[in-house]
Formats: sequence, structure tokens, C-alpha cells
Amino acid sequence: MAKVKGPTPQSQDFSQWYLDTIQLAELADYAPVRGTIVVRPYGYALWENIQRVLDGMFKATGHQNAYFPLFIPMSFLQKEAEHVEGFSPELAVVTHAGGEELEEPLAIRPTSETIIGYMWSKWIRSWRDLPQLLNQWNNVVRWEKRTRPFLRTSEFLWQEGHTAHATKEEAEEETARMLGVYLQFARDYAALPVIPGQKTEREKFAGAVYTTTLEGMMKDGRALQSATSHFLGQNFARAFEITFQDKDLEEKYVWTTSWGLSWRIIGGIIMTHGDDKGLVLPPKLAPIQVVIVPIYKAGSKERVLQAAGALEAELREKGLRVFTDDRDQYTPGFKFHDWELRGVPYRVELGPRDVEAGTAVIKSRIGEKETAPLADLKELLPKRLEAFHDELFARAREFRKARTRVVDDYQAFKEAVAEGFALAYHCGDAACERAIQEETKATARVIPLEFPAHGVLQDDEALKATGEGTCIRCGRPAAYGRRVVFARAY
RNA sequence: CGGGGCGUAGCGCAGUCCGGCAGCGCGCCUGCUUUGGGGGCAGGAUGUCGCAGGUUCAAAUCCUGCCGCCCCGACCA
Repeated sequence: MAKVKGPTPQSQDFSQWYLDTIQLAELADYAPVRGTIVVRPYGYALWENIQRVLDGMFKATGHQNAYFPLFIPMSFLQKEAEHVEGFSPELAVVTHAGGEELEEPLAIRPTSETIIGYMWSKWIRSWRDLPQLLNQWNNVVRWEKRTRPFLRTSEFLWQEGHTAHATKEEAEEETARMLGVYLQFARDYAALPVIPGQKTEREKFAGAVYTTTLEGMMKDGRALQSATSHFLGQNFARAFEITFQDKDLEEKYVWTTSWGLSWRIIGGIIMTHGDDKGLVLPPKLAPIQVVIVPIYKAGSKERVLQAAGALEAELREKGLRVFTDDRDQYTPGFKFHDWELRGVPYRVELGPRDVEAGTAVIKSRIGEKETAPLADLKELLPKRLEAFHDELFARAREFRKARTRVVDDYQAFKEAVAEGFALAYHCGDAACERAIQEETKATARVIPLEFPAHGVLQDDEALKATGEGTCIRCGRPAAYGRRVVFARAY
């Protein structure tokens, strides 16, 4: 009897479970520089699938990809007051290059609003040059004090969209539209039931007029910001003199937006769906959707492998991502555990008895085994993967609902944020928000909002409710006209 | 950046108190045998004991300094 190998149980130490799972599933490994990680092939394949889906959605909404440089003159970052205050503490700066000290230090981009603003000020002359609808897939660097793989790393991969518009209305519409794109991605591809809405003043992006966000609940009840879309107003336009001559002959500042989603979403997928056996990957993003495990003895190896090969070809023809695990040095039992750890949604077991009978055993990562005719699998498995996705989403949403409490007194609030989300009225005062954080470790995560025109809807009635009340902590009249989601956050 | 803990084979650890042959489990390699839920037997390889200096006949072990990692806290658009 071999010792059981696998991640630390979630109930014992959720944080350790997360770290173990990433290592054991070979998603990533620690790199030599503090806070940096190597994304290993299996993890990168997951990221590539995320990129592929999102990139298609960006293009479908009229955006084009471009690439702006990694190095940004320090002076650029200082042009927008809130921006510099927000990002200075975590900047990495190049002071020497080519063996000499640089005249002006170069910041390694923490985000690209400034350099894109600078370029736009050169490119934009007329209303005919608008809108600018750009996106870039790149890396950014933020020197965080405390890091965690995927969730907060010194360097991370993401995409950052940047748009410039002639009118405020158009820019605000873009902000909502892209939040809608992220919500669709989260719901329909990552199976993440996230709460769309707006950040409070205290939590918004440094330099934004307002920030919209998607907040998810992890299996330990903590919140994870999964994507953001910012309305930047004319803040960066003024800082970088981005103006255009409008149809009415007036010279005007443009209105800009930015929006981003990082590989942090991988952390969200891990902590939303994973269990004590390891990863559970949503089928639409999983690098491998179906793994075929051939089972054979000396005399049956050839027959079984041939049947496995034929099945793999059939499933590939249906567009499924399939892998046949014919590694000779491992037993079937080992392979079962191995692919469960790696979160593959469906497994097909194919042994001599099955080949003989023209059947196979299929097993869902989150369900029971069943026997099905081999000939049916090419129709059956795509349906099962759809159902798998739906079940992942449904159970995550149920989990979130079960751990979300509507609270009206501070004691209940404290209990709620120890376990999950608290829906509470708040006065909107930043000092009061800070006090709540000091007293409970919870922060205002999101003011739930809907933008029906862009498909941004809540998936829970409790989050749609509007109303007036008094602040959960200080008792002053509540702001926002609705309850705010508070939680401990990553 | 403050408090605590830990650095010994790829991973997890024992050995450190009380100086005296570098060990265990897993993994890895070879062969045989196995294969329907983490197989078995036999043989084998792998060490800058975090780094530097000191004490000593002798240092993983004692002393000094440094570095790194983890946890808690502060910080974290």
C-alpha cells in the first residue's frame, strides 16, 4: 500500500493546498528571483486557451492588438497625480544600461496608460482618428511585498485594453461593454460565477474616474478580483495633452478607458473549482479535455492501443482536446490519480474487456464512472463536457450564495466576512472603509451593478436589490442606494 | 519593513542539544515481473549539510557575520 500522495487537504490548510496543487499539477514553479514564477507547459497551455478565447472576443468587439514598450520614462508616470501615488511604491526601475548610469531612469511598466497616452497625443488629431480601440498581451512588473503564484507575482502576464473616444458617453459605454466581455468569459468559459459592479473610491484604479470589476468567491470564502474595466474620464488626456478637433471645430480632450485581465484568473479557476484531489479545470479552457487511459496485459497491449488510437482520432475529429496516456512505466491506478490531480474533466478507461465488448468506461472528474458503447463516445463526450461546465458553474454559484449573508448589524457583519461575503449598507466614507478593514480585515469588494445593454447581469436576486439604509459600522445614511459586498480579499 | 520558523540528495525529513563513517522515506536509473484505483523483487546512481569566516586533531553539529525561503502582520490600481 503506497502512501497517498496529493495536495494538503483544503480543510487543513487552504493556502498550502493551493501551493501544493500548482506544484503537483505542474502548472508553475518558483523562479530564482523572489516573487517570480515559471509557467510550465501545462499551465501555459491553459493560459493560451484563455488568450485565444478572450482575443477572439476583443476582436469581435472591434479591437486591434498592438505592442508598446516595456520601458517607460519615469517622468511619464509622474504626470497623473493619483497614478504616480498608486504605483510608485511598487515600481521596478532601471537606472543603469549599457554600462552607464541613465540620465532618466526607466520604469518597467506596471501598466501602460502613460506610454499609450503619450503616443496617442501624437497620433490623434481629428475626430476621424477616434475611437482608438487597442489591446496588448504583455507582461508587467509590480514589486509586491508579499507574493503568491498567479495571484500576486512580481512579474505577470495579462492583457491591457486601452481605448480613446470623442465623447464621455461612448467611453462609458466601452467600459461597460468590456466588463460584459469579461463577465461572458468568466461565466461561459471559466465557469466562474462572479459579481459585476463598481469599486468604491478607495478601491478604484489609481487614475480612474471609476473602476468596474468582477469579484469571485474562492473556496475559502475570500474574494478575488478577476478582471477590471476602468473609465478614466479625461484624466490621462489632460496629463498627456491628448486632444482632437471635433466636428464643431472645437479642440477637445479625448475620453479614455482601460481594462485588464491577468493570469490571476488561473488562480481564480484553481481556487473556485479545485478539490482535495487537485485541479478541476473548466472544459472549455482545459488543455486536455479527455484523457484516454489504455489498460492492458502483455497479450492485449496491441489490441487495446489500437482501439485507443482509433478513439482518439474520432474524438479529435469532433474538435476535442484528447490525450492518450500510453506511458508504460505507470499503472492505470497511478494514471487515474495523476490526471485527476491535473484536473482533466473526463477520463476514458479502455481495457481488454471493453475492447472485446465494444465499450469503454468513462469517468467525470466530479462524478461517477459509467459504461458506454465506444461508438457513442464521439457524440456523448461533447454533451458531457457541456454538462460538466454547467455543473461547475452551478455548484460554484451555490457555494457563493450559501456563504453570502445580508447583514444589518456589525456583529453579524464580522461573522459573515469570516466565512464569506457580507452584503451591507455603507456610508461611502473612505475613512470608515479603512476602519472596517482594521477591525475585520474585510474590504469593500464591489457595489453590485447591472448594465443590461452589455449583458452585465447579476446571477443572484440578492445582488439586484436596491434600497436605502444606514451604514453597517457608523450608522450614517448609506451611499450607493444598495448594499455593498464586503469580504476578505486576495 | 516588524514578529516567528526553517535551510542536510530531485521532494519530504532525521541527525545538531552532547563535535568523531552523510542517513531514512518517496522519487530517479537498470533488469525481471506486473498493469481495471497510486504494484512486487533484485541491483544501482545522486550531497558545496544555504554562504563566508572562526574555534578544534576533527565541524552538518560549537561561535560570528551574511543570504534565502515559509508563516503571521503591515503593504498590495
